[in-house]
Amino acid sequence: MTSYSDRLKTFPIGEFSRRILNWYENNKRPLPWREDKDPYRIWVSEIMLQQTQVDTVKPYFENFMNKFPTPEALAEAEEAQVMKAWEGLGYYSRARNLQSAVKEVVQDYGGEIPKSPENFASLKGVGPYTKGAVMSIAYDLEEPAVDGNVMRVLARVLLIGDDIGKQRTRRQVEDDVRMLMAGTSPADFNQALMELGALVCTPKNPDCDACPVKNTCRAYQRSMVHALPVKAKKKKQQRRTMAAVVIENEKGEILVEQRPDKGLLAGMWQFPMVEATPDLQQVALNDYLKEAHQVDVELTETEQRFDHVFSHLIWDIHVFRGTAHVQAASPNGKWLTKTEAKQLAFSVSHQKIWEEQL
DNA sequence: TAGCCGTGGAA
DNA sequence: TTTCCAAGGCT
Repeated sequence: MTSYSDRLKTFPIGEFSRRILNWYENNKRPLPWREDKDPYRIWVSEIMLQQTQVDTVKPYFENFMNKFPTPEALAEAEEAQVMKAWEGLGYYSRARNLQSAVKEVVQDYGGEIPKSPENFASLKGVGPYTKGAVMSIAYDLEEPAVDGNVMRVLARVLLIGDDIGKQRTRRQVEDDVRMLMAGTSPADFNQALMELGALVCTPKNPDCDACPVKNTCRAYQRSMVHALPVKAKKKKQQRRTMAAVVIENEKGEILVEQRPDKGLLAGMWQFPMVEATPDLQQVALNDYLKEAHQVDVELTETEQRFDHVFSHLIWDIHVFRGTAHVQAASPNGKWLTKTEAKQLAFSVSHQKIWEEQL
């Protein structure tokens, strides 16, 4: 097997760098976070772009930067407002970690994003990729930024057959990138690799005819592009049946509850919900409402039913309705007017319930 | 290490 | 419909 240190021995590094940089200069997309080199804007964009497509991020980024234009503004904001701005983007710990990290930057670094990769990487939510991306793009430091695009591009160009899901493979590719980027602009080189992966060297049906580095691509030379990168299959998601309920009291208020501050959809608001086998949903829901919210309601099942798909499990959510005749105290939840409830951050599945039932 | 952590787009 | 996976990080 070819080791990472051997891969580059006979590789035309200069030609590769020259070609991909030239291509990037002529083909890069105009993106909101490319308008300047503000380290804060680039940082926010990189967090949003984690496992999230560019087109999805754009409107969130614009809105987020309008509301929290500086590190100080984000540091001082209410967490609930930050979560509301993140509503629908997913991976909500990103938002909490980002605000926590920005607070640290304001307190310990005077609001200046650290120019030291080690210091920046110590912040919450900043891993190997984000460290390299922000340090190289904002400060032009010679740091690799290896994401899924870069793994795929280099797996093909350098004919790497290792599982790209393994951490060891990513570290080896980082070493490769350090060699390849030497003497170039790290900001442009990293973005060029990612842009090529996003626009040309795509997972399916890559456009090799249009590729600026096909001459140097070992997979292309061997007609192996379709077989790379190698990635272990992930196991199927587990299905769970959930019962959610919209309860309204005589004042027109509705009952909402906040999820625990750790785990799935941490801290997000939802209509009261429990896991229950399909034939025991009403029983489970009644028990739960009595115990958690001290409410005793007559339940009606609605027609609404849908899947909420996560990366590792699927909720099959059945929606019920109920009317509360007595307004009981609810330690784990809140009775809110519809206007008040709209200020809270809900997950996408509960936004669907909201739209359908209210 | 591998499982947990959201959502949507594309084929 | 199903599957993959997207500018990943945490534990």
